[in-house]
Amino acid sequence: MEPLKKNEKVTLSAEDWEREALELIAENGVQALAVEPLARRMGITKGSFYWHFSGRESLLVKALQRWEEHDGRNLNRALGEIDHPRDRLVSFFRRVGKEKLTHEVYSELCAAAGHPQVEPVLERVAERRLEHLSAAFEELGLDAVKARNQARLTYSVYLGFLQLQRQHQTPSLTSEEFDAYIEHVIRTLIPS
Amino acid sequence: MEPLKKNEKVTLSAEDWEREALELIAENGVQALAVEPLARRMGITKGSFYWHFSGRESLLVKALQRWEEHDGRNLNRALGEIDHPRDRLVSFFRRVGKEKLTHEVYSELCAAAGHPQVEPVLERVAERRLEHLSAAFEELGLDAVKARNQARLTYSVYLGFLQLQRQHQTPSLTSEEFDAYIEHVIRTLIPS
DNA sequence: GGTTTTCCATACTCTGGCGTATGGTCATTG
DNA sequence: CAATGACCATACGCCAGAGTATGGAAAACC
Repeated sequence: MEPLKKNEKVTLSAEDWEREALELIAENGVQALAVEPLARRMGITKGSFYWHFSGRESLLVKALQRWEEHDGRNLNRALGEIDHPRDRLVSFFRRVGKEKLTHEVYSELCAAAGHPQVEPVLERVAERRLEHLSAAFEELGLDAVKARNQARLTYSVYLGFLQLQRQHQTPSLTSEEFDAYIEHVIRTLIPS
Repeated sequence: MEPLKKNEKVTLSAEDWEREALELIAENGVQALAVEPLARRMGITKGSFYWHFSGRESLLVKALQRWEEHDGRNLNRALGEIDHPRDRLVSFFRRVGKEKLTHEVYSELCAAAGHPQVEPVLERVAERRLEHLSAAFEELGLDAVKARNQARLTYSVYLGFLQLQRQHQTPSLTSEEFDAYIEHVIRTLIPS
């Protein structure tokens, strides 16, 4: 018996709605997350939605929670496996070309920073990442203040790159130009 | 005779609508630009709006045009007055604390990069600024490829800082921490 | 002085979306 | 077998906004 396709599933769960919500956010942004278009995309009516969720806002909150937990686990696993701080910093940049959905959601969340449910998530995620970066720079010998500044500078480069990507003004992630740029960034920001 | 206050003006011009549109975008983002709320803000009805503009989109286009021309003039004036390329690069960062409305509009335009009318404007503005930065780095002795990479890196730092500002995760523009960070950025990115 | 133009107000239709009330179907439980 | 629960569809009311049609007031023009 063939496995059920999405629109052939007997019933949907709250998790199905949350995952689809994240895909919609990745594609069209937070403001595009609306009950009726999401239901149409799921091939079902909003009656089902309102059975699982009290409203649009509670779906958004749960979807953001799911994304944040996934991102946190990935960060810990990806960087936790690397001993040398320099290698951790280098791999931070190399992650841009991986985990496409995570970055696309993050990019759209950045664009919606003024949204009351989105801002605290962005704050926690950025703070966690800045702490990771700051710790790595301190392990490389920078004092706490310089490490913090270098972490903010490094994270700004990452955010700026996401923004230029949204403006379609970055080289393709698989191109030599992109590789050259990443090498340039690494040489400029990470002490050898 | 006292000068007329805004809401006491005899009649409004298209320029009045365009300026108010930019202020609304700076405060609440591109998606908040809507005819009826803007009319209420102007203390008038949308009947006047539709006399001056064919629709919301034509207002947005005109407002973006006004902003882009203003930004281009400012960039040329501010950087055009400075001979030494290093000073031009330094002043690029110091501009962040000035021209509040220009930066606030730009920040919100960045957030709306997916919007069909906004994206080409962002592309032109970023390209113009990248060329300014690239030229300055070449004057400082970098070859064309390195200068371009360093320009992109430098501009990413600026965009990243705007994003962290929107997330309320930057120090105040008047604080010593901000000054220290700017000094750190200058030391790291601009050859002495 | 009458006509035209400029500017704006009012009332209306339409749309997309939020959320609720109600009822139907099928699976589960006792 | 009947009752209950899970899940969903349908119909409805409401809201905010886009845009249009129409008319009024005042200034400008001949």
